[in-house]
Amino acid sequence: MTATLASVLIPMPLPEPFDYAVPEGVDVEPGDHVIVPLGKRAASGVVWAVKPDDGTRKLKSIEAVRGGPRIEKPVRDFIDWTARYLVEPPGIILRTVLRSPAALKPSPVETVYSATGQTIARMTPARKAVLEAAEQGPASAAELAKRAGVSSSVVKGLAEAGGLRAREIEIDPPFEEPDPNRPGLPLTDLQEEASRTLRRLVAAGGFQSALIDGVTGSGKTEVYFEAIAELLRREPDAQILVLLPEIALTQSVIKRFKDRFGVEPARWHSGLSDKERRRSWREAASGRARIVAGARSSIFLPMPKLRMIIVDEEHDPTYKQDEMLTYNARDLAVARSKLSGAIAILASATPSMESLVNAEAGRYVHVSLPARITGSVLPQVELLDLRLSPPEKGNWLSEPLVSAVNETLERGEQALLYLNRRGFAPLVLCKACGHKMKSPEADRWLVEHRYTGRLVCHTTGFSMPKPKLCPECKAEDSLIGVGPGVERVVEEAVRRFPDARIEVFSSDTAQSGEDVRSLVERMERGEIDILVGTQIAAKGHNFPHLTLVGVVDADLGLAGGDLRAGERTYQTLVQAAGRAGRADKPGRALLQTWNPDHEALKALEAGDREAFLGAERQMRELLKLPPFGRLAALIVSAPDAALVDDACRTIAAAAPAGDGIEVFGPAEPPLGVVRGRWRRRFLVQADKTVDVSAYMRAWTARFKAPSSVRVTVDIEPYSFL
DNA sequence: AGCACGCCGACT
DNA sequence: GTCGGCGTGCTC
Repeated sequence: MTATLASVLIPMPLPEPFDYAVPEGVDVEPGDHVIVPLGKRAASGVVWAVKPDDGTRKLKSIEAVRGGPRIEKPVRDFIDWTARYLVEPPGIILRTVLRSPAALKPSPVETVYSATGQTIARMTPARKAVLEAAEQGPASAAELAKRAGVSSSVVKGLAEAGGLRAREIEIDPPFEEPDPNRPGLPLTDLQEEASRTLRRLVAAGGFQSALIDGVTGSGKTEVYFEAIAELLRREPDAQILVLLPEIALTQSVIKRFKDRFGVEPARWHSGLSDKERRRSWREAASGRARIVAGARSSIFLPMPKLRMIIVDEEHDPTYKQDEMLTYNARDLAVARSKLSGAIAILASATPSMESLVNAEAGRYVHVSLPARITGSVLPQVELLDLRLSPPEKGNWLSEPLVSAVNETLERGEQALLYLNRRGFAPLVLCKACGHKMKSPEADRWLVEHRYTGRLVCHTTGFSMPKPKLCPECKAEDSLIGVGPGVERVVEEAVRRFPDARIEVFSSDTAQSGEDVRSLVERMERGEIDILVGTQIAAKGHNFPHLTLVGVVDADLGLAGGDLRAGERTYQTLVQAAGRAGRADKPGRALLQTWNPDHEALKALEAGDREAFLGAERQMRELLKLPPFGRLAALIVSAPDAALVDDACRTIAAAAPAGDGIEVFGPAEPPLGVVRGRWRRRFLVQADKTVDVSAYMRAWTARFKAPSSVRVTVDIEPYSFL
């Protein structure tokens, strides 16, 4: 009898799986959930490997094997790969995979009663009523009693007398099976051609990546629905993961799934209740849920039969998570597809440079969808030169924009005023002495928020009531807000369009995912005439009555140091403009600008994506930026400035030399102080062929920071200046 | 992540 | 004289 040991990965920041003896008579396989002793306590973990025990080390034994869906090989491989890629201990990745309250406990049950049809010796009116109520279907004792208008003791008594049968059912029922053969919406020739390409990929089987590059409204969703349908026809127990930006997980998107497949998909996002979360996780992990639609964190759901991952709006910056664990769900999706032998489909109207270059190089199958469906054309984009028609003093909407909004309202259609700036005014200064109100802990202006009457630092979160006196010259009531934020645009809109129903969207007014979803749904139902908003504009919603988009300040973001700013501005404006005129109504997008000669704006007006991309590409190539080079950041933070600077000296000295690798920094990042912690950032810029994760692992292994100093690695950071 | 060990301040 | 602060290190 050869003894065996099991390597067990524990969902904690330990450097590697720990080895345990497998007790005789116990049978474990990789992927099983086990309880193991760890120090003085017991910990739950997952068997990572089983191998012969040569007995050279005295090992503790596995305490118990517990239930729960086995973590299959492709998922374990994904955890290992992700840990190496993100430079994190594998246990941290396992922890995010397992994160669901009560994920591993058996599903709770409920007792329901149904009629047996037996004749009951003592039939009373109350018992008769209960039996009649039971004809409507099995229900809990409380529910039956309520239907019959009696107390639940009657139900219990009747069950004992043999008139009702008790049965335990799982409270978390499986999701219904989607039907791939329901007719979808009729496809245009272009959609048909695109979906044929994807169906061929499905038929070929195995890992493949594709980029659906289609203008807003071109019907990308219907095209990937056909790919899902084809997969389910060929492989009825395959699982499909659809990643959507959190904000897009609205009822209308879910309804499109329901229309096509007859059932709603399982859902996964931050707004789920504990019960919904438990159900979705279990059904996904057990392999029963066929289609899961989720936000970025759903890339970590341990779906055992995953055959396809779709990343809708793949360019969306919200796929990049920066808290807790730093990752880009889009990049992980492609890696995971490869490890699962699945198909990765990225879709966007404004694909990222990374994806476009991958498509060009033949690594992704490039599926183009140039035209809009339902005959509506792309909105006409016009630049409003503010030098020619400046808004009146104290106003931010120019005359041409105001008349366009009025015309839209007269037709009973909706308008969107887009300004990506929270608050009332981005700067508060003293009109007596010129003093600018600044954040005490960062070199940032304080933003006036009129709804709360406070001045807020958007970087550190510092806030104070708006003072009556200027702190510099003590002049009274001299502090005035300068420049527009959404709150000020709302104020102006209310004044200019007194009869319109106006709503504001920003992260200050819509705090939760639920708030956002409800706002989007009211917009869809036409209960809002003018939406004044920040981000919501640039996401893939289908607002059929929205025909005018006014971009209050198209110059925002063109300036500034972020090297991705150009791309992001272009994407945002294309997406915002693309909101206008779906369905059968033509749309208009008006962009207010002081720089109508700027390249990105000219490209937008001309509808010339190639011109914009060409310039952007050249810049990235020249500077060896992604995807023509690789980036990584090392972020060091500590509770005080001296401590960070001290640690940075040690860390800088530990940086290994490497061919094709340059290390810059430490520099103070844009968010220099966050929640009382001082931050510094190193930037690593490497040739495309360099394994930056390996470099970062080597670097972080070469120094030991004190416990008060936190060091995190960000692979392919999004903002890095 | 937990949990223990360990070495310096204010207390029944 | 002890109780307890949380910095450091370890867990197969």
